[in-house]
Amino acid sequence: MKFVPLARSELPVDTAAMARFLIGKAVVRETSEGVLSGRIVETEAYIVGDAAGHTFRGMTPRTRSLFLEPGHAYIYLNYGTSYMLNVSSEAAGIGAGVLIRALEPLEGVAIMQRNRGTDQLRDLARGPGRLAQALEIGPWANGLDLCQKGPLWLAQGDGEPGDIGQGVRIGLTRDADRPLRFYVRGNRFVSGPKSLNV
DNA sequence: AGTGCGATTGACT
DNA sequence: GTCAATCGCACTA
Repeated sequence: MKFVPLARSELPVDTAAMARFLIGKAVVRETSEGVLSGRIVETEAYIVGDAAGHTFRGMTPRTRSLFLEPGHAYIYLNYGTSYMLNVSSEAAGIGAGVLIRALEPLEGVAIMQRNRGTDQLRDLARGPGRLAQALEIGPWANGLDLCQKGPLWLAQGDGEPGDIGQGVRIGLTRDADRPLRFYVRGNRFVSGPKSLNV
């Protein structure tokens, strides 16, 4: 499959707009064993001033990559068990980002199945932790420029993203009512309860 | 230096 | 449907 990297200049400045923009784009992971890729079908925006965001109380050692120019990776471990892939947004010096929550697998399915320990296509990258495990994404990718070909990067999607739904974000205790989650309507690789995916 | 908790997942009733 | 696992980090003292 032929992928073209996203140009930083085409990324929307606004975080919520970026989250919507990324739907239908592709994540490309180049490993020594081959290329793994998937189509982004679900994202969440963590905007400026968001009590649920990791930058709410300013920059810390962990969150410094969220303050980079748009299009850089922010990776962190959640619940001690799952790594999360985020894309920094907003201008350099402003901390905000977009969580990539689910992919529709495109290439490298066999390797993803091995990484995930299951043959179920639907379970490979449905959910942020699963996605990271399937693509072998860890702390090594923190701060990486995703607008440039390399071990991990973002690419143009092929064709229209489809009908995009918008609703509340999943799993939050603070600022839980903001409609900052975006997903492809009717796509079976979207995570979350059915009631939220209408 | 100690402590509580979270943008989840998978196993189990 | 419920629930425990697991650990780096931010906050308190």
